[in-house]
Amino acid sequence: MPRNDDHGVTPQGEDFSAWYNELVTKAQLVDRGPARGTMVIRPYGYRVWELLQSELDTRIKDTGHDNAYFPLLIPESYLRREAEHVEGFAPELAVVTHAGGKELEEPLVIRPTSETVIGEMMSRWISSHRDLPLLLNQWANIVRWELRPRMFLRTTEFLWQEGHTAHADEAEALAETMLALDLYTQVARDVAALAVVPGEKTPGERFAGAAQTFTIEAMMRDGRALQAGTTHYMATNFARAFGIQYTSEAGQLEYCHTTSWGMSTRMIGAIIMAHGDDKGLVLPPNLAPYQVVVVPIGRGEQFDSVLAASRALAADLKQAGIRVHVDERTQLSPGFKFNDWELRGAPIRIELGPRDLDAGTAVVAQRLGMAGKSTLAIADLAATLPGMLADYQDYLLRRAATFRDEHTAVVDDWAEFVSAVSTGWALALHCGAAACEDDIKAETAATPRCIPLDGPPETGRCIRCDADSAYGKRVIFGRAY
RNA sequence: CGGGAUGUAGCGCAGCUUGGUUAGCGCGCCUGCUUUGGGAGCAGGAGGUCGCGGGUUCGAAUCCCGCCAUCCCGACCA
Repeated sequence: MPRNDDHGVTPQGEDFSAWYNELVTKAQLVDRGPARGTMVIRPYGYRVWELLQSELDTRIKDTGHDNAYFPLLIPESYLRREAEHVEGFAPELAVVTHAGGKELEEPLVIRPTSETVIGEMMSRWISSHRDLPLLLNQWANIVRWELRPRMFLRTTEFLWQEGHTAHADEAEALAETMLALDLYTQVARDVAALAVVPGEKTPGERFAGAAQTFTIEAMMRDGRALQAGTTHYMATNFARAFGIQYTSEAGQLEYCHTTSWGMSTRMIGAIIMAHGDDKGLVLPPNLAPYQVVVVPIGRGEQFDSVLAASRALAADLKQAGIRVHVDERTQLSPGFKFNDWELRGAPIRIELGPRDLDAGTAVVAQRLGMAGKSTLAIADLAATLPGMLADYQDYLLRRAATFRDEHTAVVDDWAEFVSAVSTGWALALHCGAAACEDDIKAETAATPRCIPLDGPPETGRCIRCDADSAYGKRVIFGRAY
C-alpha cells in the first residue's frame, strides 16, 4: 500500500514491491496509462531510455547492423507458420479484427515480436550467398497481453530493439548470437553498471521457436533475478517457415540460419531494482538524465547572485561534457530539493549558497559511496567532476558485483539450495529434465536462470533428483521477475 | 484464470455498520506576505456527476441487485 505521507517511499525491506511501485511514479519516470497494463514514460524516464538506446544503437551499428522499420500489424496467418512460435505467443496476442468500419477478412495481430514479418521480407531479399549475412535491427514498440503487468518489467506495450540476422551456416549464425550477447553484456556492465551473468537458457526457458537462447541475468536488491536481454539462434526453423533460402557458391539451394535478439525498456526496471535504495533511485552516471544537479541557496538579492553563479557553473560543466541541471524552483526549500534529487537518483548534487560564493567554493554531495559532503573550489569543478562521475560509475558496478556474489551460493544439497534461492541465487548441478525443473519451481519458486558461459566444467548428481548432471557445469537457479 | 482487496478532489484517505441540512481531512495546487545550508510558516482561495447502471425510500456516498475498472499475491512472459 502506498504511504499516505507524501515524502519518500516504503523501505525496501518492508515491501520491495511497494517500494518499486511508489518509486517509479514518485521519481517521475512513468505514470499509469489509461488502458490496462500500459505505461506513460515521462520525460525523466524517457531520457534514461534515450541514453541507453543511444549507447546500444552505436554498438549495433559499429558491428555492421543496419536499422530498418517493419510494420506494427502482421497478418495472423504469419504467426502460424512456425509451430512453436505461434504456440508460445498465441495466448498473449492482441488482434485487430475490425478496421475501416468493417470486419477484416484476415485478422491482423499487433506484433508481439517481428520474426515473422522480417522472415517474410528476408525471403524476398535473399537469393544468393552474396546477399549474406543480412544484418538488421529495428527499434519498435510491441504488444504482449501479459497476465500480470508491472511498470517497465512487463507492460502491455513496451519499447525495445530487435536484431534479426540471416547467415549462410550455423557457425556464422551462432557467432552472431554470441556477438549480440556480448553487446548486451557490455552495455549492461559499462553503461547500466549491472553485474550481469551471460549464459545459456535451459531448453525449458528457450524462446518460442529458437534452437538455443542466451541471456544476461542481473540480480535485483531483493535477491531475485531479472533477464535483461536475450539472444536466440533459430537454426533453420524460421528460414523453413518463411522460405529464406539462398543459392550457395556450389549452386545448391540452402536454408539460411537466422538469429534474433532483443533488449527492452525492462532494462530500466533492472537499473531501478539493482541500484536503488530506501532514499529512492540510484542512477548510474552514464544513464542519468542529470549527472549533476545544482541547488542554489539564498534569499532576496543574495539568491539572485547565487543563481547567476549557478548558471555560470552549469555552463562550465556543460562545456566539460556533463549533463547538468540547475534546480531553479523558488518555492521549494533547499532541504526539499536535496531529498527530491536523492529520490530521483541524481549522481552528484552541488549546493551553492552565499557562504560558498564568498569562499569561492561549493558543497558537493554524491548520491552514494561518499561519506558526508565535501567542499571544493568552484573553479576546479569542471576539471574534477568528470573523474568523480567515472569513479562513481565504477563504484556502482563493483557494488552490484559484490552484492551478487554475496547473495550467490554454490550448493550441493537440497536444504542449502532452498535456503540460497530464498535470498539470492544458487549455483547447482542439475539433470536437465524439464519435469525436474518444474518440480523445483513448484517447491521453491526458483527456475534455472542460465548456464553461465564461464562456469568451470563440473559433473555430478542433480541437486533435486540425484540423476546424472547435464550441461557439464553448474546452473544458476533463482526466483525471477 | 485462481486467491485477496479497492473504487469518494491531482495524490493519499475518513465518512458507509445505524440512510437525513452545505460530503470532510492531510498533502498538492492558486493568491498574498514572511521564509530558504536537510522535506518552511501564516492568512485567504479554487477544486467533487461519491466507478457505471438499476432498485428500495419522502430522502442514498451510505441499504439491495447487476455491471465495469483497477491494484496486490500466484500460474504465463522481455
